[in-house]
Amino acid sequence: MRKVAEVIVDVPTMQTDLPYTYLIPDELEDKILPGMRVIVPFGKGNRKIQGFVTAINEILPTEDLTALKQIEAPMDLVPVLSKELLEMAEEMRRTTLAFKITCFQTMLPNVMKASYDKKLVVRSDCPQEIMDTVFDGLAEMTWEDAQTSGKLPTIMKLRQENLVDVVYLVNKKNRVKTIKGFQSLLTSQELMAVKDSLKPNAKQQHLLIDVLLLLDGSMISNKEAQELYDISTAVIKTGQTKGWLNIIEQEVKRDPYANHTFKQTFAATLNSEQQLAYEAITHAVREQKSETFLLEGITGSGKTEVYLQVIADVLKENKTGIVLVPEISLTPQTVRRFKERFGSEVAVLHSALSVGEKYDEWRKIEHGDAKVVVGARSAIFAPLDNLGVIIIDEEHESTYKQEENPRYHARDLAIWRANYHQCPVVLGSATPSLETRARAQKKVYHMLQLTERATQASRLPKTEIINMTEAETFGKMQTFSRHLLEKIQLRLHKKEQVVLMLNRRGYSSFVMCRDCGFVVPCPNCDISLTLHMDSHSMKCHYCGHEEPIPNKCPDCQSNKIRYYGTGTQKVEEELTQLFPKARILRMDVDTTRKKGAHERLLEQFGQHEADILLGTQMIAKGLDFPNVTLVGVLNADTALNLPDFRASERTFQLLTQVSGRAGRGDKAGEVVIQTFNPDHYAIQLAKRHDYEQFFRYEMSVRHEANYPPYYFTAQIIASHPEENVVAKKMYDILLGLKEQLSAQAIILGPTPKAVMRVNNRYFYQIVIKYKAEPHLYEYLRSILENNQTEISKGLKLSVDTEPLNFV
DNA sequence: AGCACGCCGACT
DNA sequence: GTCGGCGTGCTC
Repeated sequence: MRKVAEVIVDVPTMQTDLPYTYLIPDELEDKILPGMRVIVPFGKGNRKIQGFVTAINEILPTEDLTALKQIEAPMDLVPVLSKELLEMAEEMRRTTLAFKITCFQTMLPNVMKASYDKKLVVRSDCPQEIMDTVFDGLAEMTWEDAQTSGKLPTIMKLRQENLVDVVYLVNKKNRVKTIKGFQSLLTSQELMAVKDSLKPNAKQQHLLIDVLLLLDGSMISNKEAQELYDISTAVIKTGQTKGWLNIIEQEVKRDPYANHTFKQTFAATLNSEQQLAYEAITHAVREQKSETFLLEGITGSGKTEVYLQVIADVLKENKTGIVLVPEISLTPQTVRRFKERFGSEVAVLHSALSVGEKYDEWRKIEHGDAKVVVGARSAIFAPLDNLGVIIIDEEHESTYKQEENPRYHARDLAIWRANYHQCPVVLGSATPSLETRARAQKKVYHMLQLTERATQASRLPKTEIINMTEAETFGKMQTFSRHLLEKIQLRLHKKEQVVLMLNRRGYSSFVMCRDCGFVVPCPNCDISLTLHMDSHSMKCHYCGHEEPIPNKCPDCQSNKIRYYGTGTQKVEEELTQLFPKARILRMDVDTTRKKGAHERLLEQFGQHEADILLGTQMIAKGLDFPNVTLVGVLNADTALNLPDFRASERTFQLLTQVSGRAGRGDKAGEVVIQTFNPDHYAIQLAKRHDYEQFFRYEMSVRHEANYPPYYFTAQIIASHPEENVVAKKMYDILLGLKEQLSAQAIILGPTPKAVMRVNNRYFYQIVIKYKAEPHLYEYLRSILENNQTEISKGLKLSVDTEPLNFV
C-alpha cells in the first residue's frame, strides 16, 4: 500500500488548474500532509516547481505507478493551510473563477510564494578542457551568468551531448529572522584560569573573557557585544574553537509595534442600544449560531466599543476573532484601540508592513500567540482556529472586494468562515451597502441599530448645500463659492481647523488650448492626459505614459494653452493665493505614496501644524480631530455622473462620511457642500443625514432598473489590440449566453468600456443581470476554457462575478 | 509558464 | 543541404 498526494502546481493557467497525482517517496511517507507546500518535478524537462498538497490517498499495489512522478521534497514541516482554508480555497475558485493556485497564494503571506532559479552543472564525464574554456574551471554556473556572458547557446549544445545538466531550484523566501549570540561554557573559575594562561598581547581574547565573566553565564547577542564592548565576530569565533563559549542562534519575531507602549483600557459602560447589540451578538457566540448581524450606527454612536466588548467575551470563551477594517482606516489610532484593550493578543495585518513583518504576524497567529486579528481585506485568511466572531467595520467599503484575481469579496468569505465555525458575523456601518441593508430588511441578517451619539458631542453638524450654477465663485475654475470662502476665513480667524474634500473620481485636471479646444490625449489610451505639477509633466492615469507639458498648442501652434479642471495641486495653489497666511496640508495619492506618509500627514494636522487639510476621498475615512469645525466638499457631484448604477450610493456614503468629520469635539461642526446638482436626492438626503429615506428611495430606483439587490450581476470583460477581434468575440459569447440563460436573465452589451482603448488594447464588456441561474458559474468557466487558443493569441478575457465597478 | 516537438526561410 | 525561427500542445 503506497501513498500518493494530490498536488496543485504553481502554473497559473486554465489547463493546469487541476490536482496532479504524485507518488510519496517511502522516506517521506508520514511527513507529507494536506496543506503543505512541496517541490515537485513538472513537465518534460522535469523542472522543479512549488505545489500545494490538497489530499493524501492510498493506492493499491496493483495500480500502475510507472506513470507517476515522485514528490521531490517538502517545503514545510507543518501544513501552512488548514483543512478549513483548503476548503475555502475551493469555494473561492468556484465563485471567482480564479485558478486554485492563485487562491492559495492569496491566502498566504507573500514570502510563501516560491521564486525559481536555474543553474548549469558540469557532469563528471565532461572533458577537463571544456570545463576550463566554458566554465572557467568551475563546476557550475548560474543560468543568468550564462545568458549575460553569451555562453548559453554553447552550453545548451553541451547539454544535448549530455555533458552538462540543467538543475532547477525552488527558492523558499520565508526565512525566519534570527539573531546570533553566545554564552559562556565555562564557570567563573575556569574563565579566570584561562585568562591567566593567555599571553598578555592577546588583548581581544582578554576582553572576551572579561565580558564572559561579566555576563555570568547569561547570553549576549553578537550585535550587543560589538556595540557595548567592541568585541568582533572574529574573536567570538576564536572563543568558540577554544571551547570557551557556545554560539547560539535565536529566532526573533519582528514586532512592528515594538516601539509603542499601550496602556490598558477597560470596558466603558454601554448605553441601552449598545447593550442590546452586545447581548444579541454574544448570545450568538455562546450558542454557536452562524448568524450575520448588521450593526447600523451613525458616526460616533460607539460601534467600536461594542466590537471591543464582544471580542472580550469571545476571548473569555477561549475563542478567537477577526476584525476587518478598510486599509485606509488601519491607522495607529485604530490599532491602538485594540492593543490597549487586548495587549499582545492582537496581531495586525497591514499592507504597510514589510513582507517579513507580515510573515511574522502570520506565524504569531498560526502558533496561537495572537487570538485577535485586526487587518485589511486579506486578514479574512488569518490562520485562526476556533473562531468566535468576525467583525467587518465600514461594511459598505468597496476595498473589501479585491480588484484583481481572485476577485473575492471579504464579506462573502467572512460569512463562509462563520458558517464553518458556527459563529456570528458583525457587519458595521453608518451607511450600509444596499445589498446588506436589504438582507437585513428581509431578516436574512439580524439588524441592530445605534441611533444615539455615544460621546458628549451629540449634535450632528449643520449642513448647507451651495448651488454652484448660481453661486458667486472664485478661482479660475470656480472652485470656491463666496459663501465657503467666508466660512474658511472665519475658522482661520478663530484658529479652528478646516477639512476640504475634492472629489476626484472621474475628474482631473487637463490641458486645453483656448483657441482651438485641443486637449492633449494619451497616445495609447482614449483619454486625456492629466497635469502633474510636482513632476512638471502630463501623465496618463491608465497606462502611465508621461510627456512634458506643451507650451504651444501641438495642433494650432497657439500659445493660449491653459489648464482646466481641478486637481488637488491646483486647488492648493488657489488656496495659497486666497489665504496667504494659512498653513495648508495636501493629502492625495501623490503626497501619500511613501510608506507612512499618510499617517505622518494626519499626525501633523492633529497637532494643529496646519489650518487646512485638503484632500481626496481618503480624508473622509475615520479621522477624528476635535478642532475641525468646518468641512467643505468642493465638488460633490463629479462621481454622480458616472455611468455606474452605484454612483448615487457612493456619493451619499461619501458625503455622509465626510460630514461626520465636522464637530467631533465640543465645538459645533458645519458642513458646506458645493454642487451643480443641488436637487439630487443623494445630496439632499446626505444633507439631512437621512439614511432611511435614502435607502428607500434608492431601492425603488434599483427595482425600477432591475439592478442589485434585486438582481445578481456578472461582468465579462475582453480586450485585444484589434477592435474587431474583441467585438466579434464578444458577440460570439453573447450568442452562447442567450442560449444558455433563462428568459429572466437580462444581458447588457457587448458595449465598449467607457475608456475603450487602454495601453493600445480595446476593451468591451457584457453585463449579465439575473435572479437565479444555477449553472451560470459553470458556464462562465466554460467560456474561459473554450477560448484558450484565442487567449494564447493575445485575447484577454476576464469574468467578475458581482462586480462593484462598472466603469 | 516553459519546454519539446515540428515544420518553413537564409546561411556554412 | 542544415541551423534556427517561433507556432502548437502538454505537463501527474
